[in-house]
Amino acid sequence: MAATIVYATGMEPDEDPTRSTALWNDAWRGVLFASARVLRVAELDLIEREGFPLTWLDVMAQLYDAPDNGLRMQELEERSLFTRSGLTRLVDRIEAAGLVRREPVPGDRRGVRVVLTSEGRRRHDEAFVEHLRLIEREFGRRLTPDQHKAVAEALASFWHDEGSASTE
Amino acid sequence: MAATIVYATGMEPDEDPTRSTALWNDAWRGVLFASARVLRVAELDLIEREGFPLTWLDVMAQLYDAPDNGLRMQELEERSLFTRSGLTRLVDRIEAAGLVRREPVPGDRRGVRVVLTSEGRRRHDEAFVEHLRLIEREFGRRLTPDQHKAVAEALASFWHDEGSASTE
DNA sequence: TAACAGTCGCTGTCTTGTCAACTACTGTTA
DNA sequence: TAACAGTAGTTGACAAGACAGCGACTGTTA
Repeated sequence: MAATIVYATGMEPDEDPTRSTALWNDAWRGVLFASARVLRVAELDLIEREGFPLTWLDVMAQLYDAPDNGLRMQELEERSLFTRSGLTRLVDRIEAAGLVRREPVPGDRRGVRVVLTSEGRRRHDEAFVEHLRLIEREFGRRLTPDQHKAVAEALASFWHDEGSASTE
Repeated sequence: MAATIVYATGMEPDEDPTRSTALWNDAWRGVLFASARVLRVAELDLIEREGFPLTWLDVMAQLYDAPDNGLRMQELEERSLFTRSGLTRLVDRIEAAGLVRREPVPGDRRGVRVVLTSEGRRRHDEAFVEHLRLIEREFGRRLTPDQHKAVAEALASFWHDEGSASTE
């Protein structure tokens, strides 16, 4: 969450013809800005309200959705955009805050199972509800039902077919 | 570029009714995934091809678009999502690579003007063309013209009205 | 023209994440 | 059952930003 605006300068459409005036330009710019803007607000809101960043909520939500509220590090890695070592550190912090706990995996002494504590579940519920409310306010309300439908359909392929994006 | 999936778990629509089954859910998920996916690919591609990250291209593109290819630190800050100190360091690195140069501002000895070097302009042009090509391949081609139009219209407000997002 | 609040950019220090290398364990092969 | 390639997770060293506070300069006020 830092830069990556590039095309999204303050320029008006067709201002500089050597710049991307392409068909997709405005759509891409919209996607870029919408996600950056909403995420930035969501991050600030969560930190202010709960005292932890979106990355924590992300991990906790993954655990919440998992059977018995637990996952192995490896599974957590697959479900997130973190590297293994990044996750180790992230889980360290959440664990230090008491929202998550590491347990041995029965039958595989190499493994670690990360489990949501009861306090973790409580904080998750609280945070998640508020978070959804915020996304609704910052994103949901700004589009009409028809627009939601159109955007959802147009962009569905980005989360449906896992690997197809970077073919070639 | 790390986490923030949360709702975007591998769950099917309506799988868990306590989870956001709201109207905006799929649209937001699409926006989130599209930007994360495309940006990740773009970052890797740029580093492999040019040896520098998107943040550099971002700064260089801002300078490219500016009069005489130069901007003050302050102006650069306004046009990006960086903090002042973050920019100082970022410009340090780009300058060390010879793509950008710091100059005094005539008439204000506090100020610094950051200018694209000729090498910087050359690398920018090269990188930018390839970057656009990539965005087209990873994003542009995956939508029909009608879909581009619909997405662009639905999300236009996120980059049009600067401050209105978090009015609450 | 002296005082002083405001602006400009940089620096010290901390946080967060990555990469590469490491230890511990597993399961297959001989 | 010894050897050994593969897997799980952690650790050390480093990169990149954020924040708070600094020194240098500006421009207005008295």
